[in-house]
Amino acid sequence: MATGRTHRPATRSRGIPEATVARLPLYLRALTALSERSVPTVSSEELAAAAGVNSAKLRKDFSYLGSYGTRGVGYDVEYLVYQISRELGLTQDWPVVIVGIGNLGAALANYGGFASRGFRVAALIDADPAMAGKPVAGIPVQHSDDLEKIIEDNGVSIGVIATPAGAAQPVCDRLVAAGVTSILNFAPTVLSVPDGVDVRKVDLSIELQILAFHEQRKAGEEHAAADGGGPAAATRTDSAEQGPDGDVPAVMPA
Amino acid sequence: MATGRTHRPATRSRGIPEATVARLPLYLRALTALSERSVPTVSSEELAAAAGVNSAKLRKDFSYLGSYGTRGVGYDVEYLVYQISRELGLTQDWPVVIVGIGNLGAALANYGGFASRGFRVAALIDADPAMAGKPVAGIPVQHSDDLEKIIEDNGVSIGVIATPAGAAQPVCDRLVAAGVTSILNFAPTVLSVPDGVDVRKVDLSIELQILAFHEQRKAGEEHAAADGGGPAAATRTDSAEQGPDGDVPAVMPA
DNA sequence: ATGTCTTTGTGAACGCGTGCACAAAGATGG
DNA sequence: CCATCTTTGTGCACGCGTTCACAAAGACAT
Repeated sequence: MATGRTHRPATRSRGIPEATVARLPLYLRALTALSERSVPTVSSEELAAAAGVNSAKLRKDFSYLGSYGTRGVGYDVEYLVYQISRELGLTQDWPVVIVGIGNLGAALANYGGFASRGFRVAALIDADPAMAGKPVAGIPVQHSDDLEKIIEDNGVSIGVIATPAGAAQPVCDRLVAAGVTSILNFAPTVLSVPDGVDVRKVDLSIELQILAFHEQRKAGEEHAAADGGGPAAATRTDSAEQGPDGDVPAVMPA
Repeated sequence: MATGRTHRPATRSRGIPEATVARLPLYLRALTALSERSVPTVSSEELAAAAGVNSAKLRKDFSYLGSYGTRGVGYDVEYLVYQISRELGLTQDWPVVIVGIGNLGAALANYGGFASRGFRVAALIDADPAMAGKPVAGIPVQHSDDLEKIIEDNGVSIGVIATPAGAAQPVCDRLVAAGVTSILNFAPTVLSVPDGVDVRKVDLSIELQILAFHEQRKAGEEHAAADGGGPAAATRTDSAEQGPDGDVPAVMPA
């Protein structure tokens, strides 16, 4: 789900379907776990189970990258980790700036998943002068007056917006003007950007509303068909088959 | 966008496509803004622009809810706000618990978008005894020993998991056993749940990796076709057409 | 009451993504 | 060297979602 998903309609990036790209990080995470346990090879069936997807889907996804498997054996874990990392562009360093150091911005700054994947928090930026200089997650917050200079000096191309909704578009405009071409937006607003700039949106409020919809539906069915076992029965299913993808979710005031 | 996306394959909830459900909150937000400006009616074209979607798609989405528009005029803003709210189940109160009060959990607890949409933080739960009793966002943190009792006493059906990856599955199991049937998961793990339980995943790490992929592709094309205007040119596009869906995104250590 | 103009609601075509099912490839054992 | 068994890679069909394009519906003016 998330809100994000479905990038530029009908435009495969280098032949790799968007849906596949969105799953590669999932595979990578599962593979990394296997790698840490020193597992040498893995079958599509096993890896698919670990990632929570269909094995045929996984094989087709990998087929877009090339033929990295060995029939009768499976996939070489280390090799696959490298190939996917390379494909995702994680073998290089990506400096990232976070704009808006409120509760969420601070949480993101402290987020451990950055460094482990080639992402580096180059700077924290906030509009509040009182925040300037104060260290968050070991990094001193800088004032937004210097936004352009910070972007340029650090060669930042990925920006994270964690400001209130009202400030998001102006901040976005400044980021783009300064050279940022990818934006992860946590503010509950639709951002307008020029062609060539990618935006992904994370909106908690939307995710909760989608859950509420299904929750209400369940409650309704319970009354209608007052039989056939309660909701907390049945066999285990993999949750990864559910949450969209994508789509795309968030974490700021609505 | 994002990661989520695509719930229970091929199962329309009451005839409303999942993709439509995922957009309803988007429309609702745009409509709420119009309502606050006392705009009486809005055309599909205008509303679509505000929500960042295609107008035909919006009309088709609304057609699943019923015929709430007036030809030649448009849609009544207030009426539509009510209909969508009702459809999403936002006219009732949804008590929510947040488990794992780290940086992210605290950010979520302080999140303003809850109350405004019928969501109420019923409790904050953490495994650290040192956290117990300490107030976060005005709500005292409770120890996870009491998780089951808290769920039952408050009639909670929606749980938010903001724990480290390792604790997510056990916490999930306990939530489900206690009666929770919808889970918003911020931990970077694939959760296994019984049938009838909905899980949506928000994974920041995945979102960033998807951005990195496109960023790398842009950089590659720049070298290949060293012409045709830089990346920061062209006309403005609406970003909502991009971020998945769906897909589904996150905010915890990988 | 009639005509014009705006905007909805939807039929139909298209494209992407998914999953089945199987042939080809290679490992492994005798 | 051959047979067998495992697992990949993919052709194919199906279904959902998107978009176009237009007829029907209603407002509004005359």
